[in-house]
Amino acid sequence: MRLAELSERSGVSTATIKYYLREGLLPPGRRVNATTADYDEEHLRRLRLVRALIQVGGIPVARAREVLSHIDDDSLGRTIRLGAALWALPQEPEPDEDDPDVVAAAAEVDRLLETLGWETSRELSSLSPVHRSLVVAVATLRRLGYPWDAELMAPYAGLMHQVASRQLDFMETYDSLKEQVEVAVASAVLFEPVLRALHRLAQEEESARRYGIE
Amino acid sequence: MRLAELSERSGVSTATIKYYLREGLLPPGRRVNATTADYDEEHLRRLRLVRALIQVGGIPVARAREVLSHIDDDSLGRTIRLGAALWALPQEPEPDEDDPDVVAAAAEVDRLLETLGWETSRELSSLSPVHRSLVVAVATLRRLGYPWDAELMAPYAGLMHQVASRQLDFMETYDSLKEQVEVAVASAVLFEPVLRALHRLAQEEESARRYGIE
DNA sequence: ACTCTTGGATAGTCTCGCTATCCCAAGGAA
DNA sequence: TTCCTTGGGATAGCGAGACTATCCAAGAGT
Repeated sequence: MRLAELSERSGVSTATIKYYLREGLLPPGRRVNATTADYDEEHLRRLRLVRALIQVGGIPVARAREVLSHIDDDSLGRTIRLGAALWALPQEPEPDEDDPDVVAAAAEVDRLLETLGWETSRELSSLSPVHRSLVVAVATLRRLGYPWDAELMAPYAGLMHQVASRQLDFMETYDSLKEQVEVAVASAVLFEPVLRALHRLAQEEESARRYGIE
Repeated sequence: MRLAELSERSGVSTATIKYYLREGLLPPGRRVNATTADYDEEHLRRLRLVRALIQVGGIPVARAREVLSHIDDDSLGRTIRLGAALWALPQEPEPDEDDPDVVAAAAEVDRLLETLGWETSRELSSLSPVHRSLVVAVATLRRLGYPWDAELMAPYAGLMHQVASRQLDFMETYDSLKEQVEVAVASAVLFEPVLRALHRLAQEEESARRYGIE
């Protein structure tokens, strides 16, 4: 199919598709001649994923490119490739190591990982952006006066572990490693809005049950 | 304290504080005379909350103002006030009612709520922005080919319900309604990064356990 | 009295995600 | 062939959002 058809089937304007091509989010089509390129179903699929990452997930374009490059890179093993794709997602600013709240938060997070027996995460803690964003978030809560410590977080971590397990089960229903990594990314980025919405819905529901509508 | 001190203690530049004052995110200080205003601990606390909403939660300034106005409005009942604050948070674009994926997603979400017995949420479904964002997220997943239906979501919803219950328990440890609403907002906005990070950490950990580091 | 700081107002800056325009080469119809 | 439309590449511009830098007048500090 040509650019115009790709645009029509995806609902994304040709100008925007050209922009994504320029930015390397979408591989170029097969050039038929100097003025025509041919796109296939794979392009359409990729374009939908890109839109989902950017629009629903709110990932910046530059970061989406990195994430996608890890999905495409089939030279790595499963854990590394999956990790690389997930590590490319958040990118919060470096926490200030001198801030006492950050220090306290880092200690609590480490204690949490120890309690849970998550040794792998603990070993990678100085490297992982995910770990860093957890520290930043906990430090912020503490700064606001909420006493988030390992004991308070452990049950949530247990619940999220159950969630993650389910998702990996789901991921394993796909055959190719590329699809699996894509599923993992889609889970991380698109499933989080679902979880967030479920969380808030549950909060509304439970609040109405406890206190009525008043 | 004066503006400069507020800036120093919060780590936010005076220019930015002035900007927040202008935008109504921060109530003006008590004017001592034509050139001096006095700020107190409450201002500092509010400023920290504002920063948390905007920086950690990624809430746009205009929306943060709405949310804060609900925290301050003590003319409403608990559920309404809490709901109003939470409803002001997401604001995703209206889903396209003609899109078959959206229709299917809405049907699945309704079926989910029915299964769970979340009648309140079901009744409010046409109004609640939270409900809408759930539909949008599920529709996006379906569009990408992931078969998200009520059965698949139910266990997650159960888990998130447990999370929400815990948070309301925590909220109840605070005395004043204003503090409780603030806790709820902080939970919704700041706790979500914590959950997200825990989720991804769990994914890393479980992935390493299942597949090794390779 | 003289400088320094404060708070308020205004306009500018920077980033990001597009989007509109221009241009040229094919390809099709006359 | 000639003209006219269309697709694709390159470039510049736009609009929103979150600050940020500058200016100014009125007190405060010494």
